[in-house]
Amino acid sequence: MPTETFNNLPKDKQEAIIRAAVAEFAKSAYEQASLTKIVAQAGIAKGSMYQYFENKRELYLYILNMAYAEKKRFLQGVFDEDDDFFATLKRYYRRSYLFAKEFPLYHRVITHYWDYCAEFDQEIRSSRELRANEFIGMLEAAIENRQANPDIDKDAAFFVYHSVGKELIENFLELSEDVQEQHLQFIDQVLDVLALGLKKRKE
Amino acid sequence: MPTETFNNLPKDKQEAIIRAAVAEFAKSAYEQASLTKIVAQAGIAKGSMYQYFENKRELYLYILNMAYAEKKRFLQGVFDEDDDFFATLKRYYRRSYLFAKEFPLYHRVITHYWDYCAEFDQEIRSSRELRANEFIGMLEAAIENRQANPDIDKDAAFFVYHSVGKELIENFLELSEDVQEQHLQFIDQVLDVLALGLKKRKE
DNA sequence: CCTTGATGTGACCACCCAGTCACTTTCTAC
DNA sequence: GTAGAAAGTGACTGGGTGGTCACATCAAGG
Repeated sequence: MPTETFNNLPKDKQEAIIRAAVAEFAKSAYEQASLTKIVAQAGIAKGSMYQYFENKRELYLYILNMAYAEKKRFLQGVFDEDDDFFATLKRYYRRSYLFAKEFPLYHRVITHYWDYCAEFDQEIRSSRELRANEFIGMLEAAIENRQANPDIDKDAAFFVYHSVGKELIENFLELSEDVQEQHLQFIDQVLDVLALGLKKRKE
Repeated sequence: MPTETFNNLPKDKQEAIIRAAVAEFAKSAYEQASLTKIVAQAGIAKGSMYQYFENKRELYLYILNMAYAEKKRFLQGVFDEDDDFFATLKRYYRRSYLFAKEFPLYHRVITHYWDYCAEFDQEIRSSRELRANEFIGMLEAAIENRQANPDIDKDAAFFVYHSVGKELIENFLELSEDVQEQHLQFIDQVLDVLALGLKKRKE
């Protein structure tokens, strides 16, 4: 969505703009983020920004897509090994955590996006639906393989994993080195709760 | 936190102010909510508001406490019947849903509060900890009664119920009559997922 | 009737914001 | 070397915000 003018910019200038925008959209959600601060940080005039992007919204979407592209790359291959359904889930959540650790700014841009925001209600809903279908597909396969409980409501199951995943990743943002292993273990334990359930199992 | 002056106000004026403030804080989170709009809606001068409340923050906390007090009253007795742990949880979540339906504005004030907001980080953390201790206490009792799985990590279990509960209630805001039963059933199904787990059970 | 203290008021302050545009600078091609 | 196009600029517009304060109004007591 940026203009040709932006694409023709020298790399370092482009990067300065992107860096400033990422920092601001990581610090504040779309509505609270300040274009004025971004241009100040990037060291360009406000008018210039409007030659690179149509408006604040377009700049935001550009940055958001960058963040998502990076995350997608980072999560590549998580679903490839077709071992246990539950092992795959663990891999997915652990890897998401590591993404948050490696790209904390991109991570915050993404979580801010998910925090309900009227401006993007439509888009959020439809991308949620996409993820739901993916999850339910995997779950159905797991039921066929007799790994997963066939009596469970699939939409409810997605809902649970979705909300826990959201909160899980959102909750580990200090990201200091020494607690990383602790965090990963907590993720495992949370996923165990989801897999095994709270109710005592017979046998 | 309101001043004596506010308490001495005629009831209808007090109520008009409260109504306007509740509406605004239900529509927008603290930072986005506009005091200017509140006083306009309430039909008073801005200066008057500052004779009733020290500032926006105090007004907000007053309204927030009202909402919480109402919710507390509404949830009274949910934990009294000491039947099944899982039955109690269902009662709790179902009743929370009904509160959201009966007092949608108070409900939205509360959910906006939980949406992370730098201004109240401290308070949110400590009230979360309180709820965690309550939950874990109940869970320990359930383990003693041999209702709950003793192998599960208790903090992880709270984390799961907390995040799912948050998302659950936040998600049903259209609140049209004909889907209420459907919503309550979905809540039950979600709680079944949490109780039984996704993994196939033996036997 | 007048004084006095409590209450009510809205123009105003300082600050923020997204977006615009007349103008300047830089680059390119002839 | 210069004309014309492309790119860069920042003061400005119109809008918003929370909070203040000199003044107006009102109520009650002497």
